[in-house]
Amino acid sequence: MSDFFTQVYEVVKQIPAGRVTSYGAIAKYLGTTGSARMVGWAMNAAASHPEFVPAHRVVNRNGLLTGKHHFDTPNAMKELLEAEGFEFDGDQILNFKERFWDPGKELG
DNA sequence: AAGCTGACTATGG
DNA sequence: GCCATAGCCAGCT
Repeated sequence: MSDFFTQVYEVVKQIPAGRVTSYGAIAKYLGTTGSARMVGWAMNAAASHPEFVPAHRVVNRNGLLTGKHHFDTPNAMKELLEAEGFEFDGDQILNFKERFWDPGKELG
């Protein structure tokens, strides 16, 4: 397991409930700007991570639940977010801009 | 071993 | 504002 995955998990675990961030934001925070795909891949690997990683709080830059199909059920991601107070238009998070949590800004 | 794939994003037409 | 292209790079076939 590379440090990259671990770092991604550490950041994701810092995301407060009711907030979301994007793959790109995490990638940028870790200094791997442009490798947003790797963050997504890390989320895929997060399923086998011993600790809980709120992967549902990580969406694409548009606030769209592109990763929903990687959860147990296609609806799991949306339900988890709705439980945290999010509202949706289909798979699109409403008020995404207000809900956005930037690790580079929040963590320094 | 070589090529394809993908939970992304930025850019240009 | 939508579609096509191009970087990105680790894992899988």
